[in-house]
Amino acid sequence: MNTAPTSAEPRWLTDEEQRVWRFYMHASTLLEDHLDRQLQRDAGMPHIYYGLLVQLAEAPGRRLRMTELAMNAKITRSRLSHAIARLEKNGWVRREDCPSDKRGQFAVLTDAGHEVLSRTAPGHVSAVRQALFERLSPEQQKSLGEIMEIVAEGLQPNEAGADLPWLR
Amino acid sequence: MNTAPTSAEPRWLTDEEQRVWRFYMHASTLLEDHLDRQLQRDAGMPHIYYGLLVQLAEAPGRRLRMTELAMNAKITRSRLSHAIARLEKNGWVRREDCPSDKRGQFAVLTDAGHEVLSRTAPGHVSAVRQALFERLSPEQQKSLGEIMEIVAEGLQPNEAGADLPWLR
DNA sequence: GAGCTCTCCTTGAAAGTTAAACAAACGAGG
DNA sequence: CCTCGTTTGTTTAACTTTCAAGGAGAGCTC
Repeated sequence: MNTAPTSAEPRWLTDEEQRVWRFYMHASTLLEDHLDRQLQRDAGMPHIYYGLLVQLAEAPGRRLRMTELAMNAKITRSRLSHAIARLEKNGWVRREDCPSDKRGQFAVLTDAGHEVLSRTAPGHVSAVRQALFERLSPEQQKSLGEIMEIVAEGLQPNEAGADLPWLR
Repeated sequence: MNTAPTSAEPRWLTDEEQRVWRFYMHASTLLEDHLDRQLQRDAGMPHIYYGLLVQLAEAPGRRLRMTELAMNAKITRSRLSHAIARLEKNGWVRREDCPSDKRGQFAVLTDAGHEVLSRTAPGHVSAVRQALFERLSPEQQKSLGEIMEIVAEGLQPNEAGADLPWLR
């Protein structure tokens, strides 16, 4: 039971589209849960916090301005403030004032933070590998990359009138 | 049955795999945020709550046992308890005792709940369409479906020794 | 340099999620 | 019956995220 794309009618998804959508929702939910659980267990933090540490580790001087980090991680500055506060409490990140702009703050990865990363990264990589790459053919991996690139691009905040989740 | 992730050398991701993984994380984050925002604005609830109503609407008698609903939605029973409590407060769902099992509860979609769904479904479908299907070729859609099916299957709790997120 | 606006980031409260513990009911043996 | 282990669903507290508001510095204009 599904309607053909007639005019002015609320165009539903075709059966096949619905199938794809359900598989997508299903898989992305399971995958995120799986990785969250894995990292909570092995590293003592949720996936997104881990991602913040990774960003910092890769940044020059192991530091980033708050806004830049928020943009990279695709989260609001508010959320980042709370997150960094928690990571600071864990001793994995420290804040530093920006000399050139007194409003600014750097989030800096500490040695302890770096240590946690290098200790837990292999397990995390392995989890990603097992859940995703080991199950897909090279063609499928390539295809997935292309597809997700398109989707991401379409949701970027540079579109006219688009919303700016992480800058509001 | 462990697939021997133990004491494996930290095999990193190739550059290409890393590219794919980043696009995936990036896109799935943006998409989920986008839909959450859309539904919060138009329907007054987060994406997952909307999904619960959809499940109920499709179920025979517009009702499901709590555990079954939790499994369908891939969430824990605990989370479902909280969610249904909220939806009940909104008047969109009501609880009913199960006659055959006194421990059991049904979540039942109310008329108000059904009304919210039919009012907001077109906008949601349109958002999904715009963000995903309109941007992908038929081949890409097909490919995405196959890929996500594989990934989902790999994370299902029927694997020996796998974790059972929604049953723990 | 006074006034205005914008940007950077934080804060506190409300909403949502998680993990662990729990009571009640089932049900398979004994 | 009765005990043991399981299933069902809820609850509590800790934690994370969101939302709305705000302080404080930067920057611009007159």
